[in-house]
Amino acid sequence: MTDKEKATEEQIFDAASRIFQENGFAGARMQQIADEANINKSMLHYYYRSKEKLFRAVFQKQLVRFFPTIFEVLGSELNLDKKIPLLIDAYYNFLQDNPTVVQFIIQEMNNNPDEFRRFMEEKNIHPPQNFANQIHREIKEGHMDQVDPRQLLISIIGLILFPFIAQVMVKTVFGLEEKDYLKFLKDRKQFLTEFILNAINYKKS
Amino acid sequence: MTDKEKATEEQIFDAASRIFQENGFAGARMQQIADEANINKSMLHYYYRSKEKLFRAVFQKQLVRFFPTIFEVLGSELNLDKKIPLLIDAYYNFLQDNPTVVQFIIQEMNNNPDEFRRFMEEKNIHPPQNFANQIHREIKEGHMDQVDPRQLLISIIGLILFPFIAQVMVKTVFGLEEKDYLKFLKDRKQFLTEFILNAINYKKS
DNA sequence: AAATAGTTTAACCAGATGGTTGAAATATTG
DNA sequence: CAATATTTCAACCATCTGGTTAAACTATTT
Repeated sequence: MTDKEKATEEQIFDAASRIFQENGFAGARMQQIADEANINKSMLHYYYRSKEKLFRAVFQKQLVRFFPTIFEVLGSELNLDKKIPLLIDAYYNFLQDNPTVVQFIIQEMNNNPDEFRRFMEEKNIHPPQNFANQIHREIKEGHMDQVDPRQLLISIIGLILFPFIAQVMVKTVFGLEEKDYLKFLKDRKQFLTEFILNAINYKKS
Repeated sequence: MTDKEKATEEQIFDAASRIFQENGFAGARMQQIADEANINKSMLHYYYRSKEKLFRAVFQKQLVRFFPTIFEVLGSELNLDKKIPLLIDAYYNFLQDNPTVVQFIIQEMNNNPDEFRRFMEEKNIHPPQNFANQIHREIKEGHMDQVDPRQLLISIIGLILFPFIAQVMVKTVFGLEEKDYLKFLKDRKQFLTEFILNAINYKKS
């Protein structure tokens, strides 16, 4: 009964994803995960030998969902005025469905810098050199001001991610209910493209 | 012996700050804090009745150091082209001395949204309405494009904080050693003002 | 200097936590 | 369908964790 098997293992994995994301590694309890998955605690150890291994499985899966996407779009051949809205769109769609995943990744990335490093090496995920080249090309072609591609990259990603990372701050400081916050995010999609392209003085070719 | 008393209590508080910032609430151990402070574990309970109360003391102190500063500068009467470099400067100075504090605040803010809300109410810290007014004024005066002040605010803060929040990501993706990372931060101070003022098409008055 | 109050410590405790075990239930195979 | 392998479970265990206690030590007051 491979179906049932998969079901159980998946159930555990999904439950673990939720619990780890909510509480981080240290805050999560194995019993809590078992309850969430509606199974006995020893099943966790049967399928994933330890808390750490279960956590790693979850963490890696999220990393895989998170980084390749960003770098794929970033490395594409589109000009910036096309690429940026695409990137924003891709990320907002993903993040609105997984609003806690950024916090989780960043938190655990900082707690396990070495594992993150290993992950990036193993999966052969490189900083998109294409992106830097493209920026230099577009600068030469007179589309935009001279900027350090790394500074630009971090700025773009920061602008996209920050409202998700600081969700509680945004809501609290502006006094937003959930639906107001969602509206804020939706508005931001429009806002960001213009903001970024202006910032580098981008001229359409 | 009030000096010694204060010394012990302070020692505990400082040790707790370090340990909580490194490990978060759930990841921190009372014994670890006691060791870090070079005192017996029961002293922790003598001065601060429980882990939670000790944590709250630390968390609140960091919130007090963090938010009023930002809002003070934001609420000042300077025009944006003066205010933004000032804000960046104030924050970079603070953050470079306390590089883990942002992660800590954001993480625990998300874990205890209610406590954060209570804090903002108790300390009477409001979203700087001045800031919104100022933006609207400067728009009317033709200094800059039409933008939503809230989007702008979140963008500015995000641009400043993100490299600290995602420290490990920045270092790993760009392959930076500590000193390269510090250089990156230093460069960013210069980069950001121009980036932001361009983004809103700011014209000096 | 005796009495009082405040500070520090070692030893201890109950409950929680990650993890184990061995047997029962279920599915797979010959 | 009997033998074998896999899956599930309740009960259990060693360790760790936050927290307590009672006694020793130190400082302050009278």
